[in-house]
Amino acid sequence: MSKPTGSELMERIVAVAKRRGFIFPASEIYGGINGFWDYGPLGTQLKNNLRDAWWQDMVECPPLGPDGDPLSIVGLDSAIIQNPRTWEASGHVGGFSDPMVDCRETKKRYRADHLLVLCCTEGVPGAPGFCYQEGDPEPALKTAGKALKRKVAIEDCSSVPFLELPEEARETVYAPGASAPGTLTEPRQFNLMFRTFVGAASGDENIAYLRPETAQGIFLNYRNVLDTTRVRVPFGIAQIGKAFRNEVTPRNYIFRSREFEQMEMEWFCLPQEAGQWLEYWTHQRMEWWKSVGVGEESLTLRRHDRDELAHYAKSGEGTYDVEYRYPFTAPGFGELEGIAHRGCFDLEQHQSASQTKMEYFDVESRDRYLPHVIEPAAGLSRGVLALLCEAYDVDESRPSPEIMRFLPRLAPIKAGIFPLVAKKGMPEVAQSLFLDVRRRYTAQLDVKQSIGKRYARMDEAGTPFCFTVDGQTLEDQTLTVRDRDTGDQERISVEAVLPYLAEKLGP
RNA sequence: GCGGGAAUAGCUCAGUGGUAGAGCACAACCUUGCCAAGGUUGGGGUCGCGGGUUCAAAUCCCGUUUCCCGCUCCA
Repeated sequence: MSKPTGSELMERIVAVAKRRGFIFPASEIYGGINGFWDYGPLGTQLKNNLRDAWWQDMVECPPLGPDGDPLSIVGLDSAIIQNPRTWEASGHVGGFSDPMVDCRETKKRYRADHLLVLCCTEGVPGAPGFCYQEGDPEPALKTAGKALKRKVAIEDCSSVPFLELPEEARETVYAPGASAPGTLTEPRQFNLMFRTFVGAASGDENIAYLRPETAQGIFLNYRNVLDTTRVRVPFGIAQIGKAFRNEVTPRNYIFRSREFEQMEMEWFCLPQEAGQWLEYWTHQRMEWWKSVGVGEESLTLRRHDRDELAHYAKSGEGTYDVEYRYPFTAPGFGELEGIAHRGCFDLEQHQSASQTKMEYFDVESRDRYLPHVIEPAAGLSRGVLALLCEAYDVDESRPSPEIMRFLPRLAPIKAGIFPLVAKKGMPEVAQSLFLDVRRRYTAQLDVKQSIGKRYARMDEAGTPFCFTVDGQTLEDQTLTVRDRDTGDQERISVEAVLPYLAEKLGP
């Protein structure tokens, strides 16, 4: 078995992730639900490890700044549901909920509120109508001419907005350029936010939204953080949590799912220094992904083109994406993290919508200003996917060729502990060692079956070290430790196991 | 949302209208003792779901769900 590529590689990774309990389809026993995933025992551990590594390296022990001084970043955990006005101010509600219709025949998509229907035979029930886009009735006149087999002039007809037609009348409407009526789909809203209701009543006034990003929770609490901590510009507020987007087409395993997890940090800084901080954080974030085991050759940095910038980044100096070469994008790359220059868009929006002062007062310079914001926003779920893809390897020289080569720091299980055979007192020694090790490191005790199978199982789980109690252990208190990546074994004393792990994994 | 393909044991699959199968995996026992070992025995399926045709459906027809590929979408 050689290591496959592309969609075959992806299928193998999905298969091993399912088989070993990393990731399952959500509510699988009911046929699943598109765009949602559950994390199994190993997947949860892996995700937690990646999350903890980010928190550790971003909040508890952030990198040093460009001048060598420690940076100041504090943590936050805001609610998933906020006052809906949040999303009006942020720009998530409003311009992005246009009803769209598709034509099944011509495969074209139209904004339903821009479609008009030409009616040439007024008062006749069931008479055909002819659709056209506002300001361009020519296609409708053509279609009408063909269908009615007579010349149709615009003066003889009336037009009504498509959305005002009764539902049953849409069946008799010809789409622009279509040869038969009834090819237009029902108008659909393209708003990506999940709606829900707060309280028992489900009226319009109780509508709320599941957050489509964690960032806004940070802006909402910017004032609170400033007032309760002693942070001074420049500083950061970091948050990890779930976000929800009602994607039109979830695709590519957990890459685009409707419920996902983000690790975001908003870096508040002087407007004139924002450009430098954008470069700084872009560099830092690239280095971080490498530090958790994502190979340099699988990563790339891409600057957004002007016309693909998100609404909040329009005024800034650009957005960078850290991209990973997923098997389904290879040889291209797909987004792993975005580092956006949001300017003061969000603070300004919330300031004017909420009538709350968001200005920062610099006690030294006596200046008042809205800080600019640099936002490194990483996908935790996408990070897990990248780690899975990166770790998956095939070694044909082994009887069990599939290995997950996680960096030890990220590995779900750090140590496998086995008796070589299940007798002669070896299981007892192994169990006592297991009880010792698991107090500090995730460990698994496995007694059953041949030693080769147990090693193989640990290889698939990505466990970096396996400790095996054998006959010699009973005589001189030494055991073998086997390295996942090389298969090599060395003999160390039983007391040396914890120091060995500490050296390999850090405290 | 559109078009194409797929769905049978935990996994990989066979089974084209007539008793639900194989290999691997899993459990127990025996043998073995450092890289998925051998033997014996055993558990496990309303064939994705819902209808229809038929004396009889895993198999044919319709619908539906989920997944994969290509479009579309991804503020």
